[in-house]
Amino acid sequence: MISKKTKYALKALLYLGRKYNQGPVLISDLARDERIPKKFLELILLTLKNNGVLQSRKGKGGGYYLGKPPREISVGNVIRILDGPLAPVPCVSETAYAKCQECTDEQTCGIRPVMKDVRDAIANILDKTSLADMLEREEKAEQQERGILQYFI
Amino acid sequence: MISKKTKYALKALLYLGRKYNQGPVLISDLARDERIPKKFLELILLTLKNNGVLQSRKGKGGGYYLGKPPREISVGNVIRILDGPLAPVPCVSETAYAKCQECTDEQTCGIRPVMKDVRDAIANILDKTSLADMLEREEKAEQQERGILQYFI
DNA sequence: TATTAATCTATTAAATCTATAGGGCTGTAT
DNA sequence: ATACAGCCCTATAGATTTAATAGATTAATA
Repeated sequence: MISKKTKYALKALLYLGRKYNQGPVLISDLARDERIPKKFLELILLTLKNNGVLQSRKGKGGGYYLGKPPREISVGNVIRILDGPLAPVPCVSETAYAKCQECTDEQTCGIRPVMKDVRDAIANILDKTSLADMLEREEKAEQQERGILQYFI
Repeated sequence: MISKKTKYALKALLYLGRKYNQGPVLISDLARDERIPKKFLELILLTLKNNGVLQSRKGKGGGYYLGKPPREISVGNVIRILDGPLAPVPCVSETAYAKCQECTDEQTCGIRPVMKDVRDAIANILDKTSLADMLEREEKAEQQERGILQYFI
């Protein structure tokens, strides 16, 4: 399960993605509109900024905005920044390998190759899906909803 | 990341799988050989038994053993029993659906379809991989290690 | 320089995970 | 009958993670 923190981050990024190239967005506005605890959101946005996903400006007219185009922000990257490695066990992580403490012999472990497959499958999806992809899907779904609504009127 | 509990469970099952059709195994032996805290292991085995994965016999000559052939025990089932649903968000779980609390509109959520893909990819692997598969992989890896050893002698 | 809004440091509250300890009960084999 | 070994319950507790809050500081702008 992904954490609330990461879900908040993704929602915030979608929000900022919708306002891409429209200037900085206030933390307060974002927190209000997406119903995210403001102080908690502060930490999240800061972390994203420190990892190059967001940029910010202080003072009047300041706020947060995407550090790069939505197409270049991958979901995998965001999750890794906030929740850590995607791999179900540390010994198969590509970005943050570590030995499993319970493991005696990594070479002959039967669990490892399965988890490796899982990691690859997850990474394959999340690293290839961008913020832009999610925004497109949202838009399509909204159009469909409006279409259905029209149909009933 | 999967929990220590689940890793212990998988290790225990591999152990019992190696002794399949050789009679019950004592908790104490399993705990010693696989270096799992005994009381903790007790809880794990009991849970697996209550979910039909294991069977047990009391008294002298008793112990735990697989409740069905290794081929019929899937990794996915074991993980679900001990760690809960495989899905990264509750709203895409097939076995334990629940609404995401932060979510306002499931229909237009851009995060959901991505997570649905991830869930399906994970489930596809874990539900199709059995204890037997893991045992085979272990055996092959061990044979290979022995082969390399031979080569050096 | 006053205001604005992000940044930084610290702390708290709650939940979950991991593990340990003890003991009475139940069923099984000898 | 007796010893054995799992069953089941309660309780405890440390560690870690998650979620959230509070207050002081820094930087930018008008």
